[in-house]
Amino acid sequence: MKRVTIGDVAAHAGVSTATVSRVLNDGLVAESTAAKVWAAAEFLGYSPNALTRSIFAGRSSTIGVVIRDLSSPFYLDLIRGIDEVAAASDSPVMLASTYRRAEREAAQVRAMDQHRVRGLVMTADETADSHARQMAENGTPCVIVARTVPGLHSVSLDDAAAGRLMAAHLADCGRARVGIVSGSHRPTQVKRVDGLRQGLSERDLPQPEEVLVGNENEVDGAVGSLLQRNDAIVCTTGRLTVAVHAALTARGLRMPDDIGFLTMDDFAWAGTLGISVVAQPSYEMGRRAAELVVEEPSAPARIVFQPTLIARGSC
Amino acid sequence: MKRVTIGDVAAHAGVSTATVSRVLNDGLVAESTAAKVWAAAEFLGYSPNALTRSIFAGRSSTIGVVIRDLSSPFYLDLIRGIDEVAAASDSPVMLASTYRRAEREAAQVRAMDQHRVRGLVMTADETADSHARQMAENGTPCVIVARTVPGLHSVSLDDAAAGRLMAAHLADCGRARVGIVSGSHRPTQVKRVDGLRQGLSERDLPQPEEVLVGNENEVDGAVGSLLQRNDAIVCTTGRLTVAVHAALTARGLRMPDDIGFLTMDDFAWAGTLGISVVAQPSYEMGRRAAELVVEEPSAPARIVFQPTLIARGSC
DNA sequence: GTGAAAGCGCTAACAA
DNA sequence: TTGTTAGCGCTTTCAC
Repeated sequence: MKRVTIGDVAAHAGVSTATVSRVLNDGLVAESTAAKVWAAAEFLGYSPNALTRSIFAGRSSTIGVVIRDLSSPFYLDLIRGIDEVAAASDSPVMLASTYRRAEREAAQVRAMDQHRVRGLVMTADETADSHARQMAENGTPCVIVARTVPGLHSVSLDDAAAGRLMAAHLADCGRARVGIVSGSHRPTQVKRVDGLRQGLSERDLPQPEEVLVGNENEVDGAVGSLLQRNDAIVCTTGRLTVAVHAALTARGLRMPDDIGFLTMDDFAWAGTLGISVVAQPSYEMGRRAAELVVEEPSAPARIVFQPTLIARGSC
Repeated sequence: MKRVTIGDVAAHAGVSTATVSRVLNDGLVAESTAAKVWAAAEFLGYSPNALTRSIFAGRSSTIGVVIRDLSSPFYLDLIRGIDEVAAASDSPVMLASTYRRAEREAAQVRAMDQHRVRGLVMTADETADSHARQMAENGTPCVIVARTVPGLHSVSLDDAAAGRLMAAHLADCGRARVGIVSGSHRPTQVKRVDGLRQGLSERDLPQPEEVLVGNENEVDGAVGSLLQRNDAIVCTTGRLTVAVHAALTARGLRMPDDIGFLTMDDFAWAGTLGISVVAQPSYEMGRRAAELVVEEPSAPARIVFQPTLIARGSC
């Protein structure tokens, strides 16, 4: 299936390929020639090959996005933010989701590099760091979300502040014993829990009890065990909110009367359900990340966003 | 910022570029030569340029996806399905969201064409049809979701069946007067409403009252007006579920006692909230759409999926 | 088994 | 204002 090339257009218009190229790129051409070229292009259904074009630029105009998990509302809003900025600068977005499989992450980052993306926004584990760093050295701006890596830009939340915000709210609600469901031992989670611990001890409240949960199936057991000794359940990752909430309601517990509940990341139904959250400005974070790609600051930028408490009465 | 090319690797390994190319593409090379080449590539940090490579193939390995709305759970699951199949065939996914602005849709489709995507999965209005059809004529498999277009593949829901499923459930629940909140006059919506009408009249129930709603801000007014004469509210688009549900609860109405509620598209919190839905197999639809791109059937395929009723007691 | 050379579709000097 | 001529980084004949 041979496609129409610049050569076909040139032949049809009776000019050289260079002239066609100029017309396409707003070069200096006589109006009459330009008209002929446009007519020929139109007639032949010419569609310029963006791939070939980017060979000359050395890289494509595409912004790469490697996301850990497409099903989480946080990442969704992040992508919306990225997409908004990308669209404004006429950059397509190449998206890859790793679905939390570490082997995939490095491969995805490498694929982005091979596609010579203009820049990369990623949320991935350490596995992919070396690749990303090499990309950065080759002049591809890389932004890592929710973590910091030496030499790369980063956009993240002040996770310790999120933890302290949680502690403050728990204290305000008169909660004494706090049970934490956390999702991993990644830095994000650890800092949130640390902030929470610190906030509680500053208020002379007892230290919380933490249960680390691998996947959603383990949530119910974890919640069951935490409920034995605590009057509030805190979830440090938005990904597990549904499961934790379900574990609570399945036991017939009402919030805030029977149990206090506080979780991370705002979502569409939180208002309806009256669930209090500590929210990340995920859309803004996405915008900022994409802006770093577009603006290419020379020194690695570390952008830290502040969390917000949205109290809805579940605690 | 000059990047390492195949020529650099060749020079470093003391062979020709042709040989390096062969090594990279599993061509026939002596083992000792291959080893030298790999070593040189490794040493120089060589990363093959996927852009240049696809010039020869005539197109890239990327699968393009143009989505109307990234915030809807339906599209999200659809993307997950596409992504899964794409990853299995080593194709990156290029994503563009149009955020419901028609001007963007045609532009996005054109951009996909210019990037010579291997195939395109899209949900867009008629504006983009002519472009997509031209792409299909040029040998790019195009799959349209939730609509049919002559000459293109399509993956859609049996919308009339969804409407009839709703009618059947409403009848089972003893609902007599049905108020419909619909989101647009696109074929999808129209067919659902028609199916619902048909199902109701088959059961000798009065015809429903429909209010078309432009955006979420109009939902509350629409619901208010429908509540005057109806004992069940049906929402024919998942996009408005949150808003309709909020309008109901804001009036202190409990489901199913005070009002029956039934909506489209399953979502994570529906179980918790006890909301009955007519679900689309969105993930499967995404998979199937991507498979059509990968398999490139010669004749336009029309895949129609069947909806499922998930009764949770809200009706 | 390997290299030289032509060419993919396009851009960017340099002349004319 | 336009055409000629090199390339961009890679693949692919076609000889050796």
